[in-house]
Amino acid sequence: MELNCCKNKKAREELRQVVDFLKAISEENRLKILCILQKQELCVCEIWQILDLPQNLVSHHLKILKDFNLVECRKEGVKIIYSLNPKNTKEYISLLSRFI
Amino acid sequence: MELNCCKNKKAREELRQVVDFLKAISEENRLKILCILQKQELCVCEIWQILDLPQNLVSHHLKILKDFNLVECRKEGVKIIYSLNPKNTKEYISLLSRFI
DNA sequence: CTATTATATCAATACAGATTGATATAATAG
DNA sequence: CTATTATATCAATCTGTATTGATATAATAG
Repeated sequence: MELNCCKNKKAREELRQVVDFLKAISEENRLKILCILQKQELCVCEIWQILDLPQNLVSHHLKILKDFNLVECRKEGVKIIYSLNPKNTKEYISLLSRFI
Repeated sequence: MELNCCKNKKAREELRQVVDFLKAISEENRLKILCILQKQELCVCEIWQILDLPQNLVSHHLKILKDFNLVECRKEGVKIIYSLNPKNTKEYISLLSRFI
């Protein structure tokens, strides 16, 4: 019996990647952030006001999304503008589809 | 500014559904279970032996997957045979794609 | 009937990660 | 320079959930 996703080393690592990606997006506030960024790029203070969340909490979630390259950011004066990185998201989704 | 995923009630409920689905599959052992069930249906004792996990733990994870209709099961003597419910999985994935 | 095998359930524990509060840093305005 | 605004970071706490250990249930064999 061949068990790619468990016994094969490469597949096991990919499964771990997929799990980590899923953990990143399976948090309600983070999914909301990804969702509202679909329409437009936003700075942090817009995001926490829209979602009615503490600033530091949003900052924390953004960091996680950024670590997974699901969002990008650039500086504009005092503000940090966040935007989606749709390419990377697509890649994770296609990796996921191999396991599920 | 229209914020479907946050302000609209229906969309907010769907987002919650997606989050719950993602939480269900973002657990390494559960994703492994879904993965090995892709090839063949298996009884519980085969699953825990393959994944090298305690029987009760696998039973617990299977219950969660079953509650989400991601797997189905049928009785065969003493054994309970689990299989995928790919249709439901596809529906969750397509719902997810509306948010991400 | 008893023994064995397969599965599920329940309570207790362990642990990961979300949230909060306080604070640091950096840019701009005045 | 000081004050203000925007963001990030850190430590502490709180919370959900994975895991474990013990036990219950159900089917079959002998």
